Amino acid sequence: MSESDTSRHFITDIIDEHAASGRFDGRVHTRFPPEPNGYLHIGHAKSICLNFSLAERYGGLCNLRFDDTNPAKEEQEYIDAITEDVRWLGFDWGERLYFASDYFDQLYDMAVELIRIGRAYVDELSPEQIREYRGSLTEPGRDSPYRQRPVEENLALFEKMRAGGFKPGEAVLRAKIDMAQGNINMRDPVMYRVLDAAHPRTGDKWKIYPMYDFAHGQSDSIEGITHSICTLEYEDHRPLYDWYLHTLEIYHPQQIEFARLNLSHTVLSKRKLIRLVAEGAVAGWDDPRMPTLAGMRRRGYPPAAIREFCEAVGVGKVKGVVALHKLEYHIRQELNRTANRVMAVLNPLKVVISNYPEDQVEYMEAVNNPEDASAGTRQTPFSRVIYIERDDFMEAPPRKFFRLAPGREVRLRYAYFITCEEVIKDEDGEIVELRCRYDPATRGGAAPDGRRVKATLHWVSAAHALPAEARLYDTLFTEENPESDSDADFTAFINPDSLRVLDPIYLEPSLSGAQPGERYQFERLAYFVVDADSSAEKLVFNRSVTLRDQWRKLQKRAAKPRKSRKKRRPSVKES
RNA sequence: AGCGAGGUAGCUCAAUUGGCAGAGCAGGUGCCUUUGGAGCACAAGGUUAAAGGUUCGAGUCCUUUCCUCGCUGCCA
Repeated sequence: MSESDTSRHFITDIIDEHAASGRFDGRVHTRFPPEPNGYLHIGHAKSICLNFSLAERYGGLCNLRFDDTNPAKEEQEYIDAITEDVRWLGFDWGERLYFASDYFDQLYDMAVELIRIGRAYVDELSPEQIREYRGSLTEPGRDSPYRQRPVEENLALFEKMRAGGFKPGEAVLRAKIDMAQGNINMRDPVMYRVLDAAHPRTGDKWKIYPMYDFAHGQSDSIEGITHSICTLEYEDHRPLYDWYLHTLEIYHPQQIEFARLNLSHTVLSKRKLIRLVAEGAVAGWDDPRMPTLAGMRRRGYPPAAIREFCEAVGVGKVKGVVALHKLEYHIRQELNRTANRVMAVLNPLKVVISNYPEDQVEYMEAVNNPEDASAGTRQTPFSRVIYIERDDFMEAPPRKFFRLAPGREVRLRYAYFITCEEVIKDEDGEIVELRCRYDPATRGGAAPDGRRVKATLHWVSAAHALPAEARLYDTLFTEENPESDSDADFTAFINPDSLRVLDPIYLEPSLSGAQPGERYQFERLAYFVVDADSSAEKLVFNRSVTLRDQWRKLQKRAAKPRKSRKKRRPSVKES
């Protein structure tokens, strides 16, 4: 059992079969083929991890190839962002950065070849007519009147298309397959169309551009790809993928389809993500609430955690929605191992330790990461006036609230035991300050007499506190599946409280000089990352994910009407 | 309706290819600590969509039924 269960799946089965039968001579060569028309998101991460890790596992290679066959939608900005994101995720394509547009000349020659052998023709039907002639899901299509043109005429017309002799929509090159097939992709699919846009890489060299179906398989073939892995919606395209390669009589990779990743509480379609950006629901593609890799990077998610998550989700052919909890579990798992601990107070409550000398400052030794001894320790200042978390005090504590309350003793982490003696309120009755006394014998947090306390609080010395800004993120949508309601637009479920800004929060001074991208655990609260908006004057922190919160669970349960504790009896009829 | 794919625990996936249906997460219960918002342990969770068939034996093979999803761009 050296291999974990999640690392084997139906695709490794297929690869093993190929290895056994000798197809591809035991080679494994995959590719990740993004279209540069948007930013990569967590769904792409699954595909990236799959393709690269499969190659690595079998000692093969994985290419990065841009599917840039539609200049009307594609931009250099996206090419740059995508390469950065794949690299950030932790994968290396070596020298093998390719573009479908690298193959435009070869693709053109292949099209000419299909015309020569009578398997392609130039169609001058209008787009509307082509749709009409295509038939429907239940009715067969009809042959285009241009279908039987002689080879020479097709050759001349296709050359005319290339030379700019047709405007967009006036002519297309079509494969001659079968207008009666149940699979609509086989009803004489368009191979080339006339497009009027400048291409980010080939400029205005071409007036005609190949369709995805006519470019993808041959690109795979040219690169010697063995396993061309794509998502389920391409299942219907596999017969066409195979037809082009077979008819062209060129090297023939195997297309394999798997179920794309869906995540709860978000949307993962490019169209919808573009709307979120365009309509201002988020601040941009890298807004920390976005499921994009750029957003997750800014949110402080470690790439290793995303890789672990993709591995844990597994790969299958069943569509489903993975709970956001699962992603967060892996984020915490990784951050727990790697993030340094630090004390920060988000909602400050002033505490005066009345018996502590006015001008005294002590430096307390604090552990940076209990999970990693090599992270070392630091000194953090303690003095007479400190801030604690407002939530850590209750005047009338309910059962199971173990933190500070009138007359109660708790520990200040790495410092002293304190006992609350007085609650000071303003005219409105709001608590503005606590008076406590400390026990000098408990320095460091342990009582020599062995007496115990039930809670340990984090704190920050008021005189040394570093004010900062915290951005607390919650799910972008209130619904598990914002797309499930066919009546309401998904934007109706945008969470109005997905971003809460706290300013100021107070940090222990060791955080001064923290750099963007650095990740910390604010003890007892959550993991945070330094945002790029930080300046020398003020640090800005994004909350990546909270710690697991059993207290909140208890509260939620207490708030809910009490459910029957009885176990369900399956034998009892409920209808 | 046509073509294609799929239905195993709340969720995501396993089940050595026909041999006692398992794991992670979530949820539950408990333990413990200088994070009582870290950590750990335990238990629970199933008529494998349904029916029939083959077989000593079926999640797996066969038949039928039901349900879900994708496909009618000159998008990818």
